[in-house]
Amino acid sequence: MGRAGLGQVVIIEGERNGRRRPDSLGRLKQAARKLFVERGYDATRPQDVAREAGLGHGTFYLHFTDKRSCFLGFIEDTRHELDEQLQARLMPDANLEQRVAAMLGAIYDFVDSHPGVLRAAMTDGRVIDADGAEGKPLLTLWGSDWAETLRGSAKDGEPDFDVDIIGQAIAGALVQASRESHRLGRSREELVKSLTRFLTRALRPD
Amino acid sequence: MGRAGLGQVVIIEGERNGRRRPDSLGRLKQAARKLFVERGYDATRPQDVAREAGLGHGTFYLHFTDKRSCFLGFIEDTRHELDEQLQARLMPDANLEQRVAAMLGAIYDFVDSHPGVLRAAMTDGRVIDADGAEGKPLLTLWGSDWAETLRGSAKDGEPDFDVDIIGQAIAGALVQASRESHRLGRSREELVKSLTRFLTRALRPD
Amino acid sequence: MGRAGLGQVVIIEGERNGRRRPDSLGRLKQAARKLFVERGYDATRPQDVAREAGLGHGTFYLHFTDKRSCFLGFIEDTRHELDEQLQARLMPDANLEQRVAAMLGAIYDFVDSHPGVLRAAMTDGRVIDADGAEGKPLLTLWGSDWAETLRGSAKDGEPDFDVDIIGQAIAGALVQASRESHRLGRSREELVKSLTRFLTRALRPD
Amino acid sequence: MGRAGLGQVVIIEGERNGRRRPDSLGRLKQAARKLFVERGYDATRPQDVAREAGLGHGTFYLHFTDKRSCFLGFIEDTRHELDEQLQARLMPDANLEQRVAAMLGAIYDFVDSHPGVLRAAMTDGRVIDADGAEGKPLLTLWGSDWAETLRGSAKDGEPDFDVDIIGQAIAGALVQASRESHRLGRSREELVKSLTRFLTRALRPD
DNA sequence: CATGAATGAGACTTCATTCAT
DNA sequence: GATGAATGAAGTCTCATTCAT
Repeated sequence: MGRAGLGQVVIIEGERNGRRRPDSLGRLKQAARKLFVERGYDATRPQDVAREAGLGHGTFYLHFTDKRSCFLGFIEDTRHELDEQLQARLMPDANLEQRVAAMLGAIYDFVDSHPGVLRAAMTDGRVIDADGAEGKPLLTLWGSDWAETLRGSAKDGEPDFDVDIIGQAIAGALVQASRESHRLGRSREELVKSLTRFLTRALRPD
Repeated sequence: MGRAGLGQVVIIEGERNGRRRPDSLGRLKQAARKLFVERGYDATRPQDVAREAGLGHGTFYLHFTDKRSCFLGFIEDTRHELDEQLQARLMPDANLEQRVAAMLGAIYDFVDSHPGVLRAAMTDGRVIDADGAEGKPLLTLWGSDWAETLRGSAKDGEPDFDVDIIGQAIAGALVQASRESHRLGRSREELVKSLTRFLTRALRPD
Repeated sequence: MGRAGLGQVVIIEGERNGRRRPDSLGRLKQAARKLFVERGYDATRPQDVAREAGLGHGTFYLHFTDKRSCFLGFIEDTRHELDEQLQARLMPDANLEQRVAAMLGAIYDFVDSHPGVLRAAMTDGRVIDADGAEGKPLLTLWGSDWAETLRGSAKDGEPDFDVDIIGQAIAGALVQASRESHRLGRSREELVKSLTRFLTRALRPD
Repeated sequence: MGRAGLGQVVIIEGERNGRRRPDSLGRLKQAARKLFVERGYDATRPQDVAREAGLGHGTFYLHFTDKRSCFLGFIEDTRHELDEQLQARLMPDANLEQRVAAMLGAIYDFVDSHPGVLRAAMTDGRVIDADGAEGKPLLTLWGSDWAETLRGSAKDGEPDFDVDIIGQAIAGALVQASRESHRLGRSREELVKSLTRFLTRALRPD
């Protein structure tokens, strides 16, 4: 295979001469996720990420300027991934009950299939940021989303609570309940049922 | 020994600038708390703690065997402190509404007076532990407490949700709402009012 | 890859001033030997070894897991080296006199060309070891060798002394005499002549 | 015993008020010897010596200017002690055989009653000396003594070996044999008998 | 693109010594 | 004299990053 004639150079795309692994960046990202989740930011060395990806130490710096930027990328990717799952399940004109169920399902599935990723991704960015960059933590963003949802669904009468505060409360409730339901050995169905009842009752007008 | 004759001068000064600073351990603990809160575990060096306490590097190791043990002590202290505030506000036969208000007040005050401490103390111990020590995170413990409360107050009819799950949900809601209410610029009163309404409605029987 | 066309310039320089010094391990070992000999174990810092080798601090730990392992390696290397010299000079069926002369020559040459190495390599391993590793000191091993030699050459009549004890005595005598003969300004010939006479007389039957 | 009447103050010499231990210096020296022998120079901290002596850390510096001076004192004391034992056993007009037996007995007894001290005291002073101070190692001094003895006993005919070299050889032989005879499980008698035979034969004229 | 030997700032920790009591 | 809390220089080792190949 690939026996080139004398003097002739044949480059086979994507296989090359055996060196070049395909998709180094992808392999690095996957490795980084695994290690950040298992060990946390500080205990993960770029060298470990590269080795986990089956690449040389130096290759890491071909794809990331920094260990920090690698971590920030991991956070961002996780956000997108979770958000996609959320949006996919959210029918445009769902009612409150459906919304709660959809979000719960999404979070639960995510935590289920990527154990530990959520916690790692919620690591406060401040530790990583030397400068003031980085935005709000993931959880806070979801809280804001919920506040928006509440504002939108409050067509009839004004709610008698602060939607921003309650938005954050809901986000906190969902995530913490989802996290612990694994430890408690509850099934996804039990989680969704209980929380849906709890929240719909809390949110419905008197 | 120590029986001073009349006219003896007792030097109380006790501040000097030389040796024998009073209460080095206390100063170190205070400094450690400050820095762990401001910078997190990894970004805080024992040297910084000592300097912050106005002591030499070596003094740190007169009081802690380790950076790790210093952090673990900080966590434990914070737990005790918050738990005391909680217990102090909790009247034995409070109803649900009063209970919610009490816990919210305690958390809010704590977060208010010790900004950032809560998040730092909630750092997942696994990173620091290495061995199997350390128990559940603070937040989970509170969730269990709430589950117990719910179980106790469900005299009449069985609730139609899983109390363990909802206990965790409530804990998550309270902490996240408390955290963000600062960022949102809400007063303590607004926070307590909104959350109390929200929770009592969610928990009250249909 | 690497097939150079005609006229291609191959840079052999290989010394440069930048990265990739040739044979870092060799340079480090040589530097370590020099410093361990000159200053002893405790007074030699890994950093010094690296600098002496013209390398950065960190490079030391690319080749040794530990300062301790570096020292242990030095000991082992020295043992091998000296043993080789010994074996090389030892004809299989040498008589006692020839044996004495051979060993003396080997030790003397070694001490001559590597001044101080012997003493350093004889440093009692117990200080460095901590665990039960490491065997007997070099000198004791030689003593055992001598005991074996004595046992072998005692064909006719049993010697009237304990060969194990006298084996150790001979080893001690040779090494101490070799060491001091330098300080005394004696030539190699004088040393060998005196000691050979002394030992052959002591060992010959009445 | 010592029941003092009311209001009467009785100072019992050497007992005082319970504080002042008698002979702090002696206790420190004893402790230092123990630890230097067990752990070696570098692994022994002044603090350990003081604690071993049942005294406070600071007391060490009331009696020694330095850790180094403490060690040097230990060496010197050991030399004197061994030398005294040697002189005590050495009858002024002993013949060679008696001389050998006397020295062997002295060394063996010393090594027997103070295991490890000899090796510690033979630690090359260069490690400890920053400056060029310190004299010759103990073993070398003994070698010189033996050279003197040989010179003295060579009344009749000149020996056919270099007395300085052979003096060192004898010292090395005696010490190494004494050391190892413990490890070999030989009794003092066996050691002395074998070595005496060996040496007298080696030294006697043809 | 890929590699990994090399680097050195800097982290954690120890320990000889001082000095107020 | 005696004490031990305090000190900070210094030691061992790690790790993010570079760069010649």
